[in-house]
Amino acid sequence: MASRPSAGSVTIEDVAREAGVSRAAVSKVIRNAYGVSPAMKARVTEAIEKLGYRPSVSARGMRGKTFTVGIEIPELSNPFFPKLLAGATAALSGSPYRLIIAPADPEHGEGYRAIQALVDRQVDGVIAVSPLVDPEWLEALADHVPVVMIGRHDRSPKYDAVVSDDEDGARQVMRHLLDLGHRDIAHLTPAAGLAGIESGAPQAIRLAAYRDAMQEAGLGDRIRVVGSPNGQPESRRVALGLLAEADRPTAVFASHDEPALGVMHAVADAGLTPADVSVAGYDDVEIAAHPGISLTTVDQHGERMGRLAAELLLERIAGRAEPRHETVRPELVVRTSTRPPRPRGGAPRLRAVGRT
Amino acid sequence: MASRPSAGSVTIEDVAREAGVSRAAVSKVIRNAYGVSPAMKARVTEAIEKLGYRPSVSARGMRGKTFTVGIEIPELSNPFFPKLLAGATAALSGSPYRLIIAPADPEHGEGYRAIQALVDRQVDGVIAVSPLVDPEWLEALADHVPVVMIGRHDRSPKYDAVVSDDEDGARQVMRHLLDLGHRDIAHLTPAAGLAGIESGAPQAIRLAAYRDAMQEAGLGDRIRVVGSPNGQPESRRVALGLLAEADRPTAVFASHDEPALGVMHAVADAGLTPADVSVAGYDDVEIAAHPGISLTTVDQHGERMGRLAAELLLERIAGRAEPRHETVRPELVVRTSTRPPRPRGGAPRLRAVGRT
DNA sequence: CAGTCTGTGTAGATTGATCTACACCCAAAC
DNA sequence: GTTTGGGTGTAGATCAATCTACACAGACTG
Repeated sequence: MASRPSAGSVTIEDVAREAGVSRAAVSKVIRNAYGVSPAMKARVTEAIEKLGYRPSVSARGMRGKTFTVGIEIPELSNPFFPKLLAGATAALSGSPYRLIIAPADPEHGEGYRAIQALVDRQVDGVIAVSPLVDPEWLEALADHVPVVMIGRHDRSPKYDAVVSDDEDGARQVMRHLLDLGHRDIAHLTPAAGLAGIESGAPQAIRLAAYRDAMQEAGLGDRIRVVGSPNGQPESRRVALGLLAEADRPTAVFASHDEPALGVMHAVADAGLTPADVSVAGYDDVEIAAHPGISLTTVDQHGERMGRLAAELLLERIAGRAEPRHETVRPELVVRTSTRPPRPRGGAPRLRAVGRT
Repeated sequence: MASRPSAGSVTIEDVAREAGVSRAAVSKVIRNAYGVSPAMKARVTEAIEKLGYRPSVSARGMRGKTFTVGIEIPELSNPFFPKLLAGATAALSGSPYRLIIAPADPEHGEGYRAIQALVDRQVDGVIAVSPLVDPEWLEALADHVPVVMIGRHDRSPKYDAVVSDDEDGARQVMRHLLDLGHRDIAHLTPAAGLAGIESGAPQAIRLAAYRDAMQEAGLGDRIRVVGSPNGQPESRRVALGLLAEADRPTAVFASHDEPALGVMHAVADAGLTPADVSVAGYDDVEIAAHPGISLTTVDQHGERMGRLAAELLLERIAGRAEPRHETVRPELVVRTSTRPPRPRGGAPRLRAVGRT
């Protein structure tokens, strides 16, 4: 039920008066500090209860901790990020810390403002997800407040990182597609992927793995990288163009599930089926398992990553100074959106289909 | 780029010293208050710039405003809520206010803790989405801080509300299904729907509209209400049970898209197709438009609702005292998951199908 | 020339909690 | 009977802003 909501009206002073003790005594009780007799503790607790007292986070923030950790998230529309949040929330639920989320306003550059907003609010720690914020900027930030970065592969001694092994995940996808017999495999990546591998962005790692896998398979001349924003409609439009080309690829590997869904949409738009063009994604969003979609993809274990990030942050807050970099192993999930390519030149036929 | 991140290290005192003025003067400049000469303003602005000063939200919160508004959201996994967030973020982006999000920990009751966490952080206003928090509690809260409730239909003089016309939306769905010829229509609803219409929860309104529509169509004896948690796996399980019954419904109307997707999944699991069992949802999540899904549903215009809520909140913060209750008109979106029912007794056949 | 006004800037109280330093009391030790 | 000392509790400074009240200057008025 929760008691009456009280918005700062009741202060520690009121509690002290009610219990007939000093402010300091009340403070000790709520902080579980040393030097409180059971009797006083009881009296104070009762007064707190009776008045519905809640400590002001602002006042606490003036001297030290706010018991708040912040997570910065780009594109909440992408269902992968809520997984991270769920994991982080779970990891924090036993602790005295609350999670607040700052959405990166897509209008403004890559989460700087969102992270800054968290810092302004004196959070005790920051989890950041935007892959392109400047490492030097992050290091300067990490001098003041514990930082855990999710997803990015650069290693800094100043902040921790939780990453998925994107190299491995992308290679699993490529091996799968190559094993099926595909040779014309295109890769769809957002701008962040094109930023270059030294950015450490997961998309950049996946792109590099795609390139390497193609080279190693002797398909260097068939490498085809297409840039596209991450949204479903955008990637659908881009994919439509790709599919209209004379030598359209037999498979498309998208760097995320969102654009992969857009590609699947485009495949249907173009009057084709997964038998004509295979599609693979990355993230294993919930809907990918739906029979109407059945998207082959890579499970990054987002909840685990979110949980791990929160745990690392708590350790940092508790005082750890040595950096930690944790890698989560991704897992290929094969579904029906990837199939062997049609024999060259074969025209698409309408086939009798049961259920997928 | 954003300048170096500074975590409270630089204070207003430092700026004042740097500019050779008093703290009060600096305060005036950053608040755009009366009584600053252009010359002083320039000096102070320069000093702020040079030192990378950022006002401490905590200290500000000690006396008055934090320039932060909070939104409480249940189940971030449901893609409808990010729509609300996008709208609210957009509406706020011109203002000096930042949005922070408090996810309702599903372990604990209906968002009380999340809302309380926002209030503890002295937000200047609260947007709340959980439909089941106690109205009296909310009114007590609204005495202290502006509140806008999204989705719930009870009218309070203390707080504003943005609702979708759920009665109308649900009736549109029912009219559509009845027009198609369905008579055995089941309704899937979460616990909140069963809480009773007086709760004002959107699910409860939809449930009531379903009941009424059935009654008015002379199908009172075929009313079938099934309770199910909102998650996709849960509703899939529940729906499997429903479909296994001897007199299974020819159509299922789910109170949200999430469970509707679960029902569609179950339909496929049971070896059936939309031609056997029609499914309609509510929310128009992005994936509903995907050809592999093609779910008939109701567009609630989530972005518009989020935007409206943020606008109302800003008005409240600016001083409006009279309550406002805004209704957004929903829109039926017909897709292929709803079809005319098979003639009674006809067994499901395997049919040759092109693309949907 | 005294009095008033206006524009500009400052001093200092205030906000709610934390935390160090210290005072007090009663018991055990010498 | 003084000393030591652990256990409890309090006073008061502190954190970074805001904001009221006021001081002081120069210009204008009667």
